[in-house]
Amino acid sequence: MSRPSEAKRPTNSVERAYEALRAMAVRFELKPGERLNEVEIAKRLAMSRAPLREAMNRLATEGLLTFVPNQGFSCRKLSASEIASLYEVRADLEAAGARAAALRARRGELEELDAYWSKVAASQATTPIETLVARDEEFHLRLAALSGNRERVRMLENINARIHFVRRINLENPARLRESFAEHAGVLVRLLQGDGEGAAELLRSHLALSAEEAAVVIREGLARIYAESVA
Amino acid sequence: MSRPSEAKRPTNSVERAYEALRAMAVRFELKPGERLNEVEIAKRLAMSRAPLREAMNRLATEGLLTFVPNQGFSCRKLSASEIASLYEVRADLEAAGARAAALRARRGELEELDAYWSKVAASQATTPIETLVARDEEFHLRLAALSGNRERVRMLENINARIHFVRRINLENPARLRESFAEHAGVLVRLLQGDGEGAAELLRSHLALSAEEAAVVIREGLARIYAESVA
DNA sequence: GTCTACTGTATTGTCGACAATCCTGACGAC
DNA sequence: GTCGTCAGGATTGTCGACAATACAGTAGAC
Repeated sequence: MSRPSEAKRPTNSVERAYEALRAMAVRFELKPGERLNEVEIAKRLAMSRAPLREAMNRLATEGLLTFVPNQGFSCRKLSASEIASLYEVRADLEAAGARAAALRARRGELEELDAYWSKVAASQATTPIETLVARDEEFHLRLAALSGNRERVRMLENINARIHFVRRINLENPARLRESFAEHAGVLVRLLQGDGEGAAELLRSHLALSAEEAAVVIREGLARIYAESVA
Repeated sequence: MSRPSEAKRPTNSVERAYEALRAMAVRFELKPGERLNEVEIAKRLAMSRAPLREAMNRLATEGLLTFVPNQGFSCRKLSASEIASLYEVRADLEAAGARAAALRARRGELEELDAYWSKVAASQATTPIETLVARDEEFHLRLAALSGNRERVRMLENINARIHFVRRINLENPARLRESFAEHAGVLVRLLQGDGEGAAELLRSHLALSAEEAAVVIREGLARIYAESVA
């Protein structure tokens, strides 16, 4: 299930490498398309190439890295069509999840999520942006979890990892952030009224808006992402 | 995109191991829960453990194997709730895909798929069951591809791999097979009429039926799957 | 007979080395 | 100048070995 807030120290190298690379890939701290040098990274993580490659294989099947035989692994490129596809699928999954949650979730669970979101919204002004993104992701994930479908959550977790950067840029726009947070609250209101259909529709338009913003951002601002390299 | 019918000889060991293990895992030719001995499999595939482990990592993230630190990889267990979750998500994705396909697909593409399915249906009586399952999977995948959303197809491919066995048992029931094939044809009719909503609804009920049958099969017949071991 | 402690074996985790392949840059033909 | 060729170095692909851990089977206490 993997609560977003829980964290455990990975004891084995594969897990360590996985966490480290995943964090970098999610936030695009690697230049898109950049080839990953195995010996260099292995040295930096103080391990040999074997566990590193195992971790890289996992990340590649998750779509966070790309792999070409005899050329190794590289950071995925950011593609507008890929982002659009991911947002579309995400909307399908989340809307269906909301409908299911309206039927299956206990009232207490909905209230818990509502309380969580109120707290996040209240401290919004003083919360750093990266944390806000995490809270946003957690909200959507917890909502999906209320549908009682573990596979849906898994898939959304994967999608989240791949659109994290876009999401961040979205929320950096204060107007959009306010809108977005209000939409979350609106979804919860409908769910608490038992209106799964309404919640689903609102969620869908919420995501459509975000996707549209994302498309603009990507068209205009790819340069920024390519520039933002930590290495 | 990975057309279901195309096949290329993998040159590197990782790919070879991946294909081999995936085929076995998909068809449950490994006993559920069975621990996979790395040295033994490596010997059988005539390679060392390193590329084998890389392949296993990929399969684990796809949900076809499970991994426990210091206990290695094992064949996933068949879980009724997991199957139910997968069918639910699958229905969401395919229904949404059908709606999108009605808007985006060219008429020629729809007719092509229709022709494909007519051919499959015509030779149904003389086609071995395992092939029929493959054709069924291909139909659903091609339909999803008509939505123009590559990620949707990817996710459905993953789901297909994980429910392959259940699907097969479903189609082994001649009555259900006939029904199922007719439902496919019905979906295509609606799509050709431009009725995306109708196609989506029919698809959804088609999958709900299959899921229900699957649930029964799993409840009653887990023994069969556990017995069917090739190793 | 049941439980526990122990020990030898089987299995996984990680490493460093070498082979196979790719990439860069220099050089020369035209 | 452009293109192709060809070293030489860098990088990936795979291997076998060893360390760390888990497991099974035995012996002993009760």
